[in-house]
Amino acid sequence: MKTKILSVKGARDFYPEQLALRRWLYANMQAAAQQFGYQEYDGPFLETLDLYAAKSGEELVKEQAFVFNDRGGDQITLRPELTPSLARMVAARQGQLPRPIRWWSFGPFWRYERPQKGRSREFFQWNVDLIGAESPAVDAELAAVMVTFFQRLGFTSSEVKIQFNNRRLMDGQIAALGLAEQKKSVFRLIDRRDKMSAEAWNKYAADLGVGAAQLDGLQAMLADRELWRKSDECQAFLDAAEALGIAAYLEYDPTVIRGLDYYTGTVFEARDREGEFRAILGGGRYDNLVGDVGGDRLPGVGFAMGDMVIGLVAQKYGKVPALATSPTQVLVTVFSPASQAESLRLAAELRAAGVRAEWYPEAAKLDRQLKYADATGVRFAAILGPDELAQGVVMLKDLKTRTQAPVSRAQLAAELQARLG
RNA sequence: GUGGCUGUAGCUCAAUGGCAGAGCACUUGACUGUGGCUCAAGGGGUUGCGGGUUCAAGCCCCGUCAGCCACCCCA
Repeated sequence: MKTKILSVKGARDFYPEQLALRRWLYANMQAAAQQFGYQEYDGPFLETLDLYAAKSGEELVKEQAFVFNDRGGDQITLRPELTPSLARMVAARQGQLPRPIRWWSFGPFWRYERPQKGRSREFFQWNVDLIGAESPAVDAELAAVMVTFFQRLGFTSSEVKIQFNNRRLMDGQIAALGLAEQKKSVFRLIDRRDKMSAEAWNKYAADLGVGAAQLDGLQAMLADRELWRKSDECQAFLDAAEALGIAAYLEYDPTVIRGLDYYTGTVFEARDREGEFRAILGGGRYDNLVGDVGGDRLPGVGFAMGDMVIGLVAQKYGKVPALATSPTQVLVTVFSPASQAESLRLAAELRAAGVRAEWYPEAAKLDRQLKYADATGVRFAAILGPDELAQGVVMLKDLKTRTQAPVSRAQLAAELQARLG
């Protein structure tokens, strides 16, 4: 029996069709980020475990990171997220980088999880960050970058939403309930509000040491859709969002808390309005992260969008256009072994004139050659047989309109350019 | 890490414990130089892998691997 080498669990093959989708997402991410003046950068795929140790979520590092010892015995991590690398890079050149820093990136990340819908072990992530400015208006700008991206894909505010909350606001509320000591566990508790039954959630709260009165207060708080009014930052954030023209996409949600430990202020997460898919993106403000990796305190805000969920949502909502996988503009057919050289010459002429030309590498039946062009989505075929050669022309066939006409060989490239627009 | 479902042709899936099939795709022809339709013929399988029960296993049992889905966590 043939041995079949399997791919690594949770790693995806990108056939041209899938790569076309990824590149389409990338092009729109690039366009949205650049429209706001963000510069592209990237960090290393390998980092030391120390970088993540105290900064990200505990589970993210301990349970989900790919960690291995290198030959020198150091603990190396395949990056599970980019923000710590960003903070490290900024801290390393803190004195030289002009601020504010507006940077974006798109690349691969790894997390050791059970693959399922919208989640794999190797995935791509778009990161957009602004470092060196503290105003809530800056948080609104990040939301505007998200909205610009959504709009480029064709999503309206009735199809996707950006939910936001504020960690400082929640800190204050939790402290007022006398729960400041258990802040981390209470955040986790809030995060699970929608995922558990009321009884299970109440029991979970009691196990954390939340008293009956405190639990009532917590529930009232989580039901309060107007809670944001108690936060100057939220007010300023919404005012700026209004000015940026993106308010329709925003929705305040007191249960949005985000899992990562380093968030300090605004947090956001985007979802499809029907709530069918997991979060499209997540992010927030992290004012202490640069300081935590050895720099001076420098405020920052950013978000990350994985490639899988947005791909699923875009397909579900019919936003993905027909994406060409073949770059070929014209297929040059080969009639017989004797005329092959002439077909090669014609293809070379077309390429020299700037036309992307492909030839059929054997003198198969024309039927087969056209079927190939059809299957790969090539629009034009240049048919070169004995009749055409005798008359110094090429039969130019448009597979889309199913029409054909002889074109003089000298004018073929120009004719193609004109028809291709 | 926990739980559920599913593994049969390239793809999507049938088959009461009793001869492994269909549709699509592919090849050839109808059509000697023309792709979307039609018709005909044809090729293609250790039923994921290993063991067990049985006269007989794709089907039942055990194990294992893989995929999908949910939980956990998160993009």
